Amino acid sequence: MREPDAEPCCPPLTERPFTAEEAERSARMFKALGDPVRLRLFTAVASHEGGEACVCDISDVGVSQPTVSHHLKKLREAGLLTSERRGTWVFYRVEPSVLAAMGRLLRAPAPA
Amino acid sequence: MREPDAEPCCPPLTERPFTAEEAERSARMFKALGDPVRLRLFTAVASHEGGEACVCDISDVGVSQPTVSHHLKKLREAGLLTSERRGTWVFYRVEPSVLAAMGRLLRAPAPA
DNA sequence: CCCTTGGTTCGATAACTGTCTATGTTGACG
DNA sequence: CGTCAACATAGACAGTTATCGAACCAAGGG
Repeated sequence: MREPDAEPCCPPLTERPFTAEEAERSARMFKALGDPVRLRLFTAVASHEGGEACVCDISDVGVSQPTVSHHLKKLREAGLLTSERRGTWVFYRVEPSVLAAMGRLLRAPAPA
Repeated sequence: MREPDAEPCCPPLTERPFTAEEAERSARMFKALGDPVRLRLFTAVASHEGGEACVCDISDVGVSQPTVSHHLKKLREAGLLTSERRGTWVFYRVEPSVLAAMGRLLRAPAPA
């Protein structure tokens, strides 16, 4: 009843070869995290108190402020973060289903 | 006693903001998997019988042979795959420590 | 109102990346 | 040797991306 994007997406990486479509979908997530600046922003949001952070809390990653905004947009477009304006500030939080999906992707096979 | 690269690398994504160096290292892995073709190649190797596959087993991903070779090289350089020549064929297998490292990265926090 | 502060959007640019064709290289087999 | 099959490397090119400064938009105070 939610968004159609809430599906499990893909089996574990080690289960079987991905189809083109599965690969396309999963690659988007990996690609979004495949940049050092974005990874720092993501971990900053994910580990911030209350599960959310305003941009001003996490902007200290060594690039200009427009660049921070650009990367946050990419993370939003990849479905990893959501944003909400509250008064003067904009708060970002991790999309909850995402970590579950990634965990599923990396679930190890039978350990022997 | 093994390679110095066998370190845990990084804490879970949700534990604390990554340092620049941690982000750099982890992003390399994510970036390598952030391409649909590479993801198909990786899953094909990871799921192949015996834990390894010759290039000829996995080359059917819709791009030319040199392109396959190029992507396999990227996966090797990222430390995700290793290769070994045996006679005419070259076999690729998943670097075992990698899945463990990725699993650690995505370990969920306390679920409440 | 105007100004300040927090963020986003725009436009430009340099760097990187995925893809191809063409060419090498390596090993097996007559 | 010569040839063939399996992969890799080299070089070229188009498309994408990370970055910046400048301009813009939104919300609160004076």
